[in-house]
Amino acid sequence: MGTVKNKGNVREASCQEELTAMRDSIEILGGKWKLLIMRYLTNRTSENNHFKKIQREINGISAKMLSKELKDLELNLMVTRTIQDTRPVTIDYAVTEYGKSLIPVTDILVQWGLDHREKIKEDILV
Amino acid sequence: MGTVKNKGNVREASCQEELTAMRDSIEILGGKWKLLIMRYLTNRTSENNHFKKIQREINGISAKMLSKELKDLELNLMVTRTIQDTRPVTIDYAVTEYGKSLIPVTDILVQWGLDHREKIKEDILV
DNA sequence: GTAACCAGTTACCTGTAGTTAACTAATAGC
DNA sequence: GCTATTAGTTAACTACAGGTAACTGGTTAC
Repeated sequence: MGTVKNKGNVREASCQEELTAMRDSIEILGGKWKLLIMRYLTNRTSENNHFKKIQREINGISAKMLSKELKDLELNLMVTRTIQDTRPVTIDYAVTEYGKSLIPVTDILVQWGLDHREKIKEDILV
Repeated sequence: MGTVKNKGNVREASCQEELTAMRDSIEILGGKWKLLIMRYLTNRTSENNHFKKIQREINGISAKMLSKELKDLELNLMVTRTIQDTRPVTIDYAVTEYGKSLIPVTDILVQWGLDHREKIKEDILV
């Protein structure tokens, strides 16, 4: 970006780019709920996922937050919102093709969470 | 866990476990700075990383936040803190062996951030 | 003695993420 | 008419993440 300091070398430059990329990710995916919602929806692609069902199964999320997060995710083209012709009306939320790009992300966070819990157990025993 | 509802099947149960694991990850790694710090330190394992240097190179972080986040990371056994015998005294921060378990996590967040930026560009052009 | 470097700490403040609870509006069943 | 379901919205609040700026305490160099 523009002028480069003399002491800047390739590794430093690429490091800054990496950090910038990660800032982007954190900004878009950060917070308590977005990745949980995305994970839930990708685990349920074969089913109809309507609002109340999602709220019931993602423990602790309020209607307000779910509504807000789903809007954000829709704006970022991660999920689609479709009105179902049922009575009472239900709204189906589904992961988009682009939303599936988050599968590796949530995969690794799930795995890290599981591993971390194991690690804590071991630390206590030893 | 304990009692399992009748309608609960294996997929649903494992989904809840996945979500719990991801909640753990988000709780420990969440926020604006922790993963950035970890990424920075893993990219600089061959060098001495003292406080001011980290603050200079992670753009925008305040001394207060850096201090707090480093403490948290140390408590979670992700980084070590060693006093260097220099004048003036410097404190070296380094990623632990366990802290390296975050490399795949930050790798994928860096990659997703880069890809997302590309995707946005394409969307604008089309 | 004063300016500059290091590694923080402290106090004060703000913005926003997130919570709770009440409410709208539509439909269906009893 | 009453209750229950759906999908949210709105208001009022809280708590904490994070920002800003001044300050400590030690060392070196001029």
